[in-house]
Amino acid sequence: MTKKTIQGCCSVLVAPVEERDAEGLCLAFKALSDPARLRVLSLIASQPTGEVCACDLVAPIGKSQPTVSHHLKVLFEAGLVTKEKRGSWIWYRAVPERLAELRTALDPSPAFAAV
Amino acid sequence: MTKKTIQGCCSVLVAPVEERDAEGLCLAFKALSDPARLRVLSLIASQPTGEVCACDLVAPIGKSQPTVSHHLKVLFEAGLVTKEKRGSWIWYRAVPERLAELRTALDPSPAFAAV
DNA sequence: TCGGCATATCGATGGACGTCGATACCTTGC
DNA sequence: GCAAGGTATCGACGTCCATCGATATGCCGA
Repeated sequence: MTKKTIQGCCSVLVAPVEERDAEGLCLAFKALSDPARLRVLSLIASQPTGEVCACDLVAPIGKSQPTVSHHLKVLFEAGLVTKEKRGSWIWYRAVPERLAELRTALDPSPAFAAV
Repeated sequence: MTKKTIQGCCSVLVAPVEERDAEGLCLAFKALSDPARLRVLSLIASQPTGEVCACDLVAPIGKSQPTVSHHLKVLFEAGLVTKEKRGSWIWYRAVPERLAELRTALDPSPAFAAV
């Protein structure tokens, strides 16, 4: 009655790197798993100049300043944005390389097997 | 002292579609925001046959059967996998189109502005 | 029809997370 | 030095979530 005798059970291939890498990827995906944060990143990445001052994010997002600051911190710690202090203001930029990493991880072609 | 007089303040472009689409994308990213779930998806997608029986996922993931079942449900509801019942077993497959959607959303080229 | 296996659901629990007001820190202009 | 504004941190609160054991449902073979 076992499936093996009927279907020829699949030998689930467990990639050994999996467990460690999954943690790192999850940190990034977790950063994208909140609507407000996704919009923050979108606002930053869609700028013609490539950068946004933190103070200009509060109004469009519609959350309090501490909340936006918190989300920016999460994005920063996930490696999705960089910040640069200029005067009183802090400018945020998206990190294309990190985004490319995530896209690669979501590629169903052979590369995904290595996730 | 305002930034506008010094830097020429950025006019943060708010995409109107943003809020609605962010919710849909977040559902998928949230599904990927757990290490166990990421590994489940990886195991499914990396199969040569393209499909995996649910029963073969419990052992590699190292979580209880109800937990794995829960994770599969989340992935299914996020549109990342499909399931097909054959006899007593349920076979899961990845959904390449949905993965492609996410890759597109993470593209820093113009497309990302529409997220 | 019955026993066994695969899968899903339920209920409970401990921990993580989003949110905000209050507040502290730092920089700038006066 | 002082006042004002931008930003981060803190503490608290309510909610969501991952996890598991127990249990229900469904399918198959005997």
